[in-house]
Amino acid sequence: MDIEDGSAKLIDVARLANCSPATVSRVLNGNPNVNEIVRDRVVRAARELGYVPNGSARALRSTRTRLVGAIIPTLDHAIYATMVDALQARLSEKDVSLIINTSGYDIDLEYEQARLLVERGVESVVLVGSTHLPATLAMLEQKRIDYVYTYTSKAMESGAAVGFDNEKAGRTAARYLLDLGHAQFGMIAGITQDNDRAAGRRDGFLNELERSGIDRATVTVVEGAYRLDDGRRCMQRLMEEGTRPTAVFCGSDILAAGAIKYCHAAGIAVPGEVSIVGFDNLEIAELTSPELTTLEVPARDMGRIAADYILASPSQRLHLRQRELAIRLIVRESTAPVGR
Amino acid sequence: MDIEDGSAKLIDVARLANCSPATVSRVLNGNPNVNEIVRDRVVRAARELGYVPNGSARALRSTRTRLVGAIIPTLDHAIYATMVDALQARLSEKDVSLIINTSGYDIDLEYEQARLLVERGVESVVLVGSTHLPATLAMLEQKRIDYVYTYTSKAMESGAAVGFDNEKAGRTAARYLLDLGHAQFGMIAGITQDNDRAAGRRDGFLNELERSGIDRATVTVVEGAYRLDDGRRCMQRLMEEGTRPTAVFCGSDILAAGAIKYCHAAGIAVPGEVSIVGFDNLEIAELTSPELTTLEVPARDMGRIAADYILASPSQRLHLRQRELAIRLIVRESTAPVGR
DNA sequence: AAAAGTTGTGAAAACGATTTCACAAAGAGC
DNA sequence: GCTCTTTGTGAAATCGTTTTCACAACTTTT
Repeated sequence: MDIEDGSAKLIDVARLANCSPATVSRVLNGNPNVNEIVRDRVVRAARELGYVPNGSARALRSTRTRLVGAIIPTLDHAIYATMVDALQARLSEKDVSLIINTSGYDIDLEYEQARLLVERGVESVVLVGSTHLPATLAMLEQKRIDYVYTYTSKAMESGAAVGFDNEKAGRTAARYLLDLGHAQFGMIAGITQDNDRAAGRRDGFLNELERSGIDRATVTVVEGAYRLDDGRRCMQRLMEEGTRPTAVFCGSDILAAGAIKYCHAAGIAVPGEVSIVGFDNLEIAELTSPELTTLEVPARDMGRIAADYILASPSQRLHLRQRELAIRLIVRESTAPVGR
Repeated sequence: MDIEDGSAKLIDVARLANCSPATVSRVLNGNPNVNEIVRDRVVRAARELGYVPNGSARALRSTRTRLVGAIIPTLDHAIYATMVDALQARLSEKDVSLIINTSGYDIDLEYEQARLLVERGVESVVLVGSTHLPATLAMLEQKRIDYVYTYTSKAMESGAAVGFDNEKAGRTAARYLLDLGHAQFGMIAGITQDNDRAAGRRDGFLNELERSGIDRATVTVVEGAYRLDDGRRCMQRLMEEGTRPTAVFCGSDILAAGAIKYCHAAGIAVPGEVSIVGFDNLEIAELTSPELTTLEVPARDMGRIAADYILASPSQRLHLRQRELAIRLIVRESTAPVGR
């Protein structure tokens, strides 16, 4: 019976299988140079004892933890939760475990969490965006832990990146609205402090408008947290202050959904009086009325591809260091030609 | 400078601080019996070398990993992502790291993941629901790893539970709809196989109806995965087969949102012709038109309280072993008295 | 002033695996 | 039949901490 008191150790398996600990280790690690008969005895003994290796001992001796860390802003936003879901799923296929930490968009907290991850011996770290404390990256580099940026495709000296170009995405939104004939714009951006993605989208949007002769000063930009009521509040400000925009680009579907709700409550027709474009293409984009036109962020792909990079051998990695994924515009019902 | 090649080890700190490794260890672990002057030298030396302890070695010797595992069905559903977010936030306040695994509602896969977690040396495991392979629980018990059930409050011999009574929640939905005068019911349940929560809600709903004289045979129950289009599809079946229900209870807000979308497309008035009740009170419940009446699941509280249990000392735990949280009915616009 | 605690410290063992090295036995090449 | 690999195995060292034990130097009690 395996009602052992202290859990069985490798040496117990060795004893039962009548061989040395070294041999047991070899069997457990798939070393081919073990006689089949012995191998079988070991496997049987391990099963009988309900043996589970001690990961700490293994990690200590072999210097391989098969542990990966991820530091994301929050899991409360589907765009990150989905990425992590895909990341974890892929990693666990190869028996790599994922430690996850949320920073709440705070890069100082992120540093502390990175430190803890280093202490735990993670072999790679997945980060979101490219805004980080220099100390964070320095620490990772000093400990030879490689890291992957996600949600950004910005080039960098070290580390890998799998994501998309936020600036280009912002330009795409602008281009689309310009092509619909709009000339009066507003934007509800995410909080841009310490957030390169939110800032990139805003800048891309404004740059493209400017390139088409729209005076930057005429486009009001307000910032809100990624919450429904912030979207509502921000939309109210946009519609009540100065000249009303006929097209509004939101840095997130959540903000856009809030904006639509505000319009609904205030009796402003969408897209009749104002067109609204979101960002992310979350499930909620299909639930608003009208359904939301938005830019699709490949969250699941990012997670999977980041995992592939992490699992790749050093030589394979060279090809994978930078991966820009496409952003697709999903046209639904919340946008229309101006003054239709 | 700390451009050390191999990372500094505890013994290097000891050398630099001119003391023994034992003393360094004492300082690092806050042992009070260390002279202040020496303590200071150690702290300074550690900082200078950029010393980060080796968690594996520490764990191996001390038999404490400060690691917790969670196995949840998916992160792609806000109800779980939010719980994990709260769980992680609370754990990390105490420098406890969380390894997360998704099982995709597959209890065999869950077993494999539990095994890996045991190997990693997690000190506690957070599970969802009460349906698990006996082998999974046996393994955890044998290794003296305590576990916490979430999303359920069912009593069990061992382990703790923080959650709510799904059966009672189902009865609450039934009661509410009965009180509105409805007499013809339908239900869109989640997949009930290996899912005690989905089954519990369904059973509670049916039991309460029966108690009020509704023949079980007259209420059609269809099952769908927690996806918008399954909600749509299920609602269609409900409305096209046999006698139409005037009230439908959905096992999840996602299913309910899909159901509402179907009605919208099919020209069925909600709540005019059919009342719809959801479950979870996700953010999307405010986005449907009409807004969704639903039962609020305290996802965030569950995560936080589960963490509190895990962080509690064995003596404190006794009081915390079973915690039933309240389920609130949130009345919005998708329900109305029958034949209003 | 002797006995009985405190404090502060270091030497060495221990945690449970993997890895290196050595070596025997068996098969291959001449 | 004799060397040269190849194959299979075990003894012992090792990974980087924490912990136990011993002990010296002071305090406090009696």
